[in-house]
Amino acid sequence: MKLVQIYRCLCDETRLRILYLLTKGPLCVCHFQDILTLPQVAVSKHLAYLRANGLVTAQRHGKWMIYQLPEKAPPELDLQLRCLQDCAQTNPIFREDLKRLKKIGCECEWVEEAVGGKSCNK
Amino acid sequence: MKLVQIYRCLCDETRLRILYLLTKGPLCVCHFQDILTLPQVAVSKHLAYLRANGLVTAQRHGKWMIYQLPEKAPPELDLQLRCLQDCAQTNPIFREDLKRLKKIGCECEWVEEAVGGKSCNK
DNA sequence: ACAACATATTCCTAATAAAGTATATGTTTA
DNA sequence: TAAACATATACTTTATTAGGAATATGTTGT
Repeated sequence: MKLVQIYRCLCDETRLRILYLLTKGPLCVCHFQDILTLPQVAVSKHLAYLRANGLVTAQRHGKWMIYQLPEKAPPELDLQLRCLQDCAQTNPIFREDLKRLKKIGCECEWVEEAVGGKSCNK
Repeated sequence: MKLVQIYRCLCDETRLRILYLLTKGPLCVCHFQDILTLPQVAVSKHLAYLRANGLVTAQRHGKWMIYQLPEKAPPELDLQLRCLQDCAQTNPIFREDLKRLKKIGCECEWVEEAVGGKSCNK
């Protein structure tokens, strides 16, 4: 069942944090590592899980893999993402993540340049 | 994290079916058994899981345990329940369950009598 | 008090998922 | 081509979950 698949993806805190960050725009694996402060393998595996279930898409840009939410997400997913953004407002974990995301965003125009495949701001 | 807890409950098909049925009104264990055609122990354990996580409440009425959704569900849950009802409309599994629920509902006024603790219509 | 019934819990086993280590793949740059 | 970098995958171990069998608890009716 499609719905169960989505919920399976959502029932892990790390994956929720990843998805929430992606509602703000595309990101590469190394940024997730920095923001979530988790080892590369953990991030990579959760992203693979989300990707395998169609909750995110990925594109290679040079050395970097850029992950993003699907352009036209199915309504069930769309609803969850909006729910996530609501909940994130009052949840310290998500708020901290957002803070770190913004810090990175200020240091470069990663998100804007992502499509052009320029570079990662590490 | 609260949200993860909810999603953990939702990422099992049987529990989704249970929750969907409960959006139509309170039910006792034996009705779940009949509608879902699952063994008593399976139903009972899933209900216990949902209850432990606060997604359902239970009251004893004579021999029967009546499960229902909490009167004032937190907004995160409320949203999911509405999502569930949406998805259920096009999903054959849920539709079959609903059909069986209605069949039972026609044979007695269980739902209405539940609060009064009359009896189960077995 | 006992039998019948409805439900819950315990115990065991099998399946699934999470986390870590090591290694492999693909890309860029020197 | 080799080194450095970013990411993915394989493998192993551990933890969590689901399912079934048996049993326990609580309730009703005799």
